Amino acid sequence: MNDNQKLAALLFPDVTETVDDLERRFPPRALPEGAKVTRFAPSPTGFLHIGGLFSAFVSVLAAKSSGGRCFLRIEDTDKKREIADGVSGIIEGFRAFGIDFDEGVTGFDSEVGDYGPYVQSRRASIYHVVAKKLVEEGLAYPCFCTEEELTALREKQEAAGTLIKGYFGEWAACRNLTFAEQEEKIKSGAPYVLRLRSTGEETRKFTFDDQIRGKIEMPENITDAVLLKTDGIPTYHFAHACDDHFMRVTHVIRGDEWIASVPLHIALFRACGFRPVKYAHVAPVMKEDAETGGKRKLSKRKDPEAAVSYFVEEGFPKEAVLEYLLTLINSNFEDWRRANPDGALFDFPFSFKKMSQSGALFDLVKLRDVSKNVISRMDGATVTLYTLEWAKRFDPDFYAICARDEAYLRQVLSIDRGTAKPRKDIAVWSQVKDSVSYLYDDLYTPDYALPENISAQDAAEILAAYARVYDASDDKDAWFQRIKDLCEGLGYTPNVKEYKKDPDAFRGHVGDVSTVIRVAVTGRRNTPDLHAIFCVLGEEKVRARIADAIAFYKG
RNA sequence: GGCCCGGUGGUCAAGCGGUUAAGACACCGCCCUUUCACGGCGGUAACACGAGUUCGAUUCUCGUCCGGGUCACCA
Repeated sequence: MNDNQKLAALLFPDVTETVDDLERRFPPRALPEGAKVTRFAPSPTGFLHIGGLFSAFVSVLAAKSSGGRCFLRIEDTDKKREIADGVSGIIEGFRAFGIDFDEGVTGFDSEVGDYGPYVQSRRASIYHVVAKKLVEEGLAYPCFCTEEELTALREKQEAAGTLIKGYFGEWAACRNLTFAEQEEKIKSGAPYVLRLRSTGEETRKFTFDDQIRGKIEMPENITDAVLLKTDGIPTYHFAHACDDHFMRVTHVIRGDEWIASVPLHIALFRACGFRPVKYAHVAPVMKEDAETGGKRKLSKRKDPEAAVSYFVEEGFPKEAVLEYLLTLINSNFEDWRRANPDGALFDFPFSFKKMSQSGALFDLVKLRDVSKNVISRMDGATVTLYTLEWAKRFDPDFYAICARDEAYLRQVLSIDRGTAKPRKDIAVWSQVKDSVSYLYDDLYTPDYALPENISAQDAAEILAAYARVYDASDDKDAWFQRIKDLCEGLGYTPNVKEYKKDPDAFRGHVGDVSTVIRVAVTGRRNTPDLHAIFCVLGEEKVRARIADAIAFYKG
């Protein structure tokens, strides 16, 4: 045994498995040529962030569009930042948006798939096998430097003005300890981390091909990065290499803040004898910064819309959020949508090449527009279902009212829907209550305000006349014809154009008469098709409301 | 500071040496119309700057400026 082997045995006395064993335990996946294996690997340090949803969505799209797989892995190697129910929060977040993973973590203590465990804290033995091999080959060594020593080193480098900072070369005190020295410290119980013995050279450049940004040239990594922390848990970097290799990932999709770490990661893959994965670094979702007028990353602390829960609370349909995200993900999505109005989101032919390289400002106004379109494509039954679902959780009062009669709700929400030019006035479920309030007596608070040119007396006169001719069995055309017929006798013209030509010849036009009736029955000036509303309300209620309005105008 | 990424209308963005520089959202106007919404038509508005290369640069090169990232026993 040489010194490296002796050191490895000393450091990892319990590790009996070899890297080759692992290679056999996690064989390459039997997938068609070109299939991408991707993953989303969050840390359970807080709620699911819109940026997380964004890159997770990209990950599943990349997998789906290539016939591959996408799984969910939990990166819980930082116990200090971890929060109690972080994992369930993330999983619930994805469920709320209909993002399904093919394998990986499925719950607090459950997972599916052959390449697990999918929680890093349960993979310690795997990392140690690889670490041991690295030590045996002289590619990793224990470092006994204390936090204070490391700080001192940093300060010295600051003072000396070294271009590259960090633990490397001459600065790496523990890099060239003799085996005797290492053995002595370990046996005395001194805490240590395991570091990579970097073979890189700062003057040597290499390039890698980012799936989104193309070729990027960078200097090689020269620092002896920490692989295993004092407690034996791997750092992100080391876990990334081991996990993405043994989980047979082909494409790593992650935030562009990781670009700077690529040299280290490639070095790690090579040191371990793994074939490096391909990278796709996505730009973060941004937010307009009121203070500077510029852009900044959406912040968990400052921006409520950073948490995906914001969108479900506001009542955005999950399809709308995803669809909006897709407009940011691939610039040709909107064209595709026009060509495939009813196409399923996950059928969109995603491409890395069409991804933007700079961060997009999250545009709530655009989201609302997308949402209106999405909802306008839904049928009455679907809208009813979603409304009920939303109200149940976030507006119990409204829920109590509209859940009483689901069939009625469906009629209400079907007005002007399913036609060639459906209404596009609902962007969020929270808006429904207000937009249908006049169809529920419990919510009805009429505003009888009239157009300028109509007096209360005129209104009462119009309504009384209308009440005499109103026939609930009329179809839409007959119904409106009756209102037109009414006009003449009252001094209004049924012809709007005629009125515009000579306004002084009439008291008003059919629009004014309709408005009076509309206000009387719905308590508002703007509504969808009035005839449809009358049908939903029913004759009895229509007559009662007209009578109420007449009473109001007569004072 | 070193290294890296980015910079087309207010926003998201097409564009890959020659275009009247697409489209979408927002905004404005007109039309349609019983209101509102929808729909239709039209409009305002952009290649950060400076040098090259070229017959010709938004497109290629360099520099400047501006934004962002990263230099942890955090991910």
